Amino acid sequence: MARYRVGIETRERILAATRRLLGEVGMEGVTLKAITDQASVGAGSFYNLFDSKEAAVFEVVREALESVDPDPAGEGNDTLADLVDAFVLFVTGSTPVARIYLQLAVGRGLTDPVIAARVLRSHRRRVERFADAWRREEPGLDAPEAEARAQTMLAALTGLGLTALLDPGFDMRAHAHRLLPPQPATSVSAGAGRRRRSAHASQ
Amino acid sequence: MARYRVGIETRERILAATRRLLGEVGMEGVTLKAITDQASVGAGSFYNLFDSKEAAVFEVVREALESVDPDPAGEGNDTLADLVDAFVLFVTGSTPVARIYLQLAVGRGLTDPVIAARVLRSHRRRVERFADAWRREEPGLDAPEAEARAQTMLAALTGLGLTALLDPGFDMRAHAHRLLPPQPATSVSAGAGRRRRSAHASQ
DNA sequence: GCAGAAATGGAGCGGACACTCCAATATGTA
DNA sequence: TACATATTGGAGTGTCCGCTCCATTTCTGC
Repeated sequence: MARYRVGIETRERILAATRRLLGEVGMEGVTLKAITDQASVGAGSFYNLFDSKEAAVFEVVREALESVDPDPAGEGNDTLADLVDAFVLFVTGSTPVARIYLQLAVGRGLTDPVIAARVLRSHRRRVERFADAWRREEPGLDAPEAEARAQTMLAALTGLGLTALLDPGFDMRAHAHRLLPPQPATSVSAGAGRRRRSAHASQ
Repeated sequence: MARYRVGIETRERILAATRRLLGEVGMEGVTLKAITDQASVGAGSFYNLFDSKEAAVFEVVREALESVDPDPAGEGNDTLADLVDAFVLFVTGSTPVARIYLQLAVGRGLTDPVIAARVLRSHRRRVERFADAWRREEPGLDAPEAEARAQTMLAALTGLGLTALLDPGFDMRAHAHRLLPPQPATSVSAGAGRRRRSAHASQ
């Protein structure tokens, strides 16, 4: 399916419409009519390109999930601050995607075991990522302690993200930075010149 | 409506059925047929007692929300540990209610501004409650710092609660207790004799 | 025990929804 | 250009859902 150029373009339009609607109306509010209207497409065209409405939603959600997952090819050199900033950016920057992700994780994860398992898997990967960063930051930490700290930190970030999504005025960045371990006094004076190690941390 | 004893009992049965279904199938999965079947009641009886399906759902959700709200009549003497324990108990003890609350807050709060406002209001009340406890614990704290700590702590609890709901094997209590400030060395040896100040903290 | 009101079950209505079908048209290939 | 095949729109289909209607039964105060 979708062999010609026009078909591929239509597919993209449909996915964009679905993505947009998911962010606006939420998981269960997306109707086929809304999608096809938004994408300026007939129902027939839709079903020429997708097996079902669910298939389109699933595709969008898959992409959203992928964009939150820790980069599998990452070299593991991100600092804690990088990871925290990436998380904050994910919530405050790409808000509709964040909404979709949270709606999926909570709205469906709480009732659908398949979704729950999937969400948990990617959550665990992220915990590992944070735990590694902790051990790099404080080499003396033993593994369980690092994981516990990572678990707590990620939980706090999730909670703060939720608040940020509910309350546009909430300063997530400031609160999130409080989670980081206090910096050594030497770097305090760096001021405006301070830079994060990598420009856009994979996360 | 519902003047006779039977009517009141039927009302209770319907609410119980709705509550149960909300926990199992989720917010949008609850159909009228499911409710009336579960409650062994005809559709006519249902509409004799409730204006709409939504009204029943709303009632259940209202009760759920109330049970999370900080006790308005609380004397403000809870310790941080009390509040944390109460939150943990809410999630791990009354799991279906916790599910309903989270589904409401996230599933609908993210798209429905009315719900969002409501959730935020009760959230802010809880933050205040935690901030007060912080200041009681560490009298030197200034107000903004106490609130920031409360905000972070509550966010972490929410995140941990989410994980606990998704992963039944997750030890929420242990992780949650890590959020408390380190205890003075004198009380460490108390061991099994240690008791929380009030048996069931209002929260 | 009687009367009037409340409660009950369930057939059925109207509308929304995901999806099908197909005639008409556009697209790429040789 | 001619052909095969992909794409398109939208009218129509079956299903499900919330809700109404109403004849019948149950309840309770007097």
